[in-house]
Amino acid sequence: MTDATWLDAEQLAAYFALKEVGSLLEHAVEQQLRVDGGLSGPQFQILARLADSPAGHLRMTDLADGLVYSRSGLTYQAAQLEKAGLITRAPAEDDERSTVVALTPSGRERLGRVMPGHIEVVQRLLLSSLSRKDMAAITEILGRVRDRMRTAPPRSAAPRRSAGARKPAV
Amino acid sequence: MTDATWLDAEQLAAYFALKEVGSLLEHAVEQQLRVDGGLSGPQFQILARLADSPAGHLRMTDLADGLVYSRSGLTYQAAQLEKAGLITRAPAEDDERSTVVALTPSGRERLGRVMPGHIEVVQRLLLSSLSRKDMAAITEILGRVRDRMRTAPPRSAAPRRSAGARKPAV
DNA sequence: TCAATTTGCTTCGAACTCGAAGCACTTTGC
DNA sequence: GCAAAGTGCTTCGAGTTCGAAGCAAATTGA
Repeated sequence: MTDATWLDAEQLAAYFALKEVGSLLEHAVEQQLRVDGGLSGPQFQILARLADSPAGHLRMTDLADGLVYSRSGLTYQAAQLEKAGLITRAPAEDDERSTVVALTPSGRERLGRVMPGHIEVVQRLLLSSLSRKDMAAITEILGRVRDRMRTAPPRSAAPRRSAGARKPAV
Repeated sequence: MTDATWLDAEQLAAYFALKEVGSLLEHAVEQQLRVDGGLSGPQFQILARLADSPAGHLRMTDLADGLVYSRSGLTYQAAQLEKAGLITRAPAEDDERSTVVALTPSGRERLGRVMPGHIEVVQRLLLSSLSRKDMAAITEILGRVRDRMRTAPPRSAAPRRSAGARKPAV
């Protein structure tokens, strides 16, 4: 499990299965969000996190954590959402640099409008294929992977530069 | 498993774990490809599929199948790769409409250059956290999901449009 | 045979993404 | 105190993405 020069068939199969399911699911979800509510994936994530937050509002930094994309992208999407009247942005009271983002009633309404379709897609594409046992297995295994990913060193100790170009293909 | 109005905690956990691992892995891989070989994810996929193909060349359509992004995106990336001298494009002999894409020696070299790092990242982030048993479980479960996704009806039998016309969108 | 349709790909414009640079506040160190 | 460093966010420019529209070759069918 520590030889890093090639991947055997079992490893490839697991890697590809994960990658493919992730991509297909993401694609389908984004499609649904756009059609049902005119929201992009990132926009939906922002609204969902706000709706989920106890206080009903978050700072930009809080939003950025846990979101995968860049800070500047977040600024852009927040601007779009504000323009659409789904969120408000205001400077924080305790720290003039911070921006506090809050859901508007309209934003909450929009979220409510897309949620049923969102759930339906996830149900149909993913969950309907999983038994409870499968779900538990996925959660346990991938949860473990996620935790290790989050604490992983950012790849610098491994220069790995050489002419040993092996075979093509993954 | 067929109630589509809400997701319980187990379902959410499985869904989020999958989503998160997929995102983190994709991100890390793209980072590595860019640093080690100046390739974007899509570009790498194109090169890898070409290297993998028996004849060493594919039509645009063949490339598009299995790739997640749009046809126009594929055209764009193929143009980039051609400009960089990593592939060639030529009209097909049997069908003037088709474009046949082939790997150049330079393209093959580039692919060989990024592969070790690619494998290293996948090993470190994903595979090192998985036992053989985990791999088998992932492959079996997600393989099943993937197959059902690919044959799933494209969500039209579920109108799910309450009443209002489609809102203007964000 | 030849219009109508289908197929394979590209072009187009608008939207989205990213990292780097910039700005304005806050904290730190002396 | 107050300069220097740090933090939170935005702006900027370049590159990438998408779907729709367009074009030309191939197929269908009357």
